Amino acid sequence: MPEDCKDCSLANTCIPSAFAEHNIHKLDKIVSPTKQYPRHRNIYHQGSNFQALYIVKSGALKTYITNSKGDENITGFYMPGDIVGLESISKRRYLNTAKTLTDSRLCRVNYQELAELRKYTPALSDWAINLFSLSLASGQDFFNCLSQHTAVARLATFLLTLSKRTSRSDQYQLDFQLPMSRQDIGSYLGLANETTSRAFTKLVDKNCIHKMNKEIHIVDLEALQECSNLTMEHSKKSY
Amino acid sequence: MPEDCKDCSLANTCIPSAFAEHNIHKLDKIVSPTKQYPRHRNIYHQGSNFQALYIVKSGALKTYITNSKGDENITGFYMPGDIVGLESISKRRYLNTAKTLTDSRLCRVNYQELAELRKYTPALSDWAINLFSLSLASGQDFFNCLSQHTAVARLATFLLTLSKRTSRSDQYQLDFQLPMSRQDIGSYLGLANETTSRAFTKLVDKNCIHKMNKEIHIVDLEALQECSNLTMEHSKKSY
DNA sequence: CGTCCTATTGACAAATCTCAATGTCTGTGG
DNA sequence: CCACAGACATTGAGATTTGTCAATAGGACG
Repeated sequence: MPEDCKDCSLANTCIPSAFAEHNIHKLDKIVSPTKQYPRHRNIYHQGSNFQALYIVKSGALKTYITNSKGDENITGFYMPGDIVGLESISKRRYLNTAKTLTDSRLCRVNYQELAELRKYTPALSDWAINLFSLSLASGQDFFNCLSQHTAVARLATFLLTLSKRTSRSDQYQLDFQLPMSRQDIGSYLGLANETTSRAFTKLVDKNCIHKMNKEIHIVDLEALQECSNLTMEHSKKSY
Repeated sequence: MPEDCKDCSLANTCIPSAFAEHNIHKLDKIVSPTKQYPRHRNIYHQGSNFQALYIVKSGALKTYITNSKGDENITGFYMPGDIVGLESISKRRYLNTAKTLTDSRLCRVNYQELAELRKYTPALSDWAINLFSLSLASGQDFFNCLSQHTAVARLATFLLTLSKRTSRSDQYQLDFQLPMSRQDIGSYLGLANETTSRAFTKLVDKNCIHKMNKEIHIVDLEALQECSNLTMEHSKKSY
């Protein structure tokens, strides 16, 4: 049962937000019906021709690069509302491999047709440019975290970021699931997975969080932010 | 002596490349004449209202965030042809501080007017979206480097990236200047500056590079890439 | 030529990685 | 429903790398 973009729960932030009501139907022509994927399923593969962007409707994805030694190197995690594949547009080739972490539903957007649609819908370009700028900004935030702090600080920042992204707002969601393994988190943060585990233990000992398996509960948000040490000043200001 | 955009040496990759010849003059109206700045001069400050993008005509810039402890945290380096400020578009506020590293010449592009111009020049939006995608891609490359462990690997990746950017092509330029201090490199790579120094020494000992002060010469490109360990597979493929 | 700032090098402390052992969860098949 | 195997997570101990503090060396600039 395909769902029209105008009725989508993500419509207020996703592509439909760039369209006037009476024009949204144009969008349905280029978006494939939301499709269900089982977990650990490849969506696209590094090096193959770039054809479409994917939007996470539910579930979660990771992207990774396989280096010469065969290690997976995580480049990103994607939650509902996130758009996957943006960095591959300019090279016309997927720069990484995308894989579901859990059972997920994805919308597929043909990029060529989206670009075509932009010609007749200037607001769509505005929307895209804003989206890109946001992606760069959050990338920098995180980059900044990686380039500075200890394992605990990195993990704290990671959890805070995830907390916000889970809520799909500027609020922190105090309870959320980690869809990815310790290994994945470690790869993303540049830590051995043992170090990641120990960092979790420290955050629990400090009473910043509780955790039961993949379920995280933030007990003391302030303390967690303290650990994170990330300059989120511009974020604070704008919220 | 202001120079028209159509005569600019960067015209083939910069904004003018999005315009038909007879339309380029529209661009001159929104680009302030190239201006000379001395080194260590602030261009814009973290938190102030976002009004313009800057394009590096010559010289080099760094951007950084000052965290709660007062440390400078480098978020990026910008070389000729690079556009500074993209991550600040969506929040309408500069997310970091930009400062010249050396004497530099910069073009200032009023963003509001640029956005206006996009409405009547769809190719300009296409150009912008490609640019953003490229920025995300190089961001990911580097992010990936940071999540690698050793200091030598990080520095090697940094030098390779800089080498390519200096040439403003997909070739590696074997001789180039480092416009920034060891401290800046260290901050960018998440290393103490002493560690950065030692990493330089190791690269010299391994006969990957020669260096005389800020002047770098790549002696053995393959060996340097070996040290870098960065998967540049998609880069290799497309060149 | 001398001063200031930056870069390099050394020694020790602290953090992280690696290897190994143990514990825990998940899904499968009896 | 339970038992079990395989994957994942946690913890420990020693090796390695990096950070920190301090001293020295080298360039840039007046």
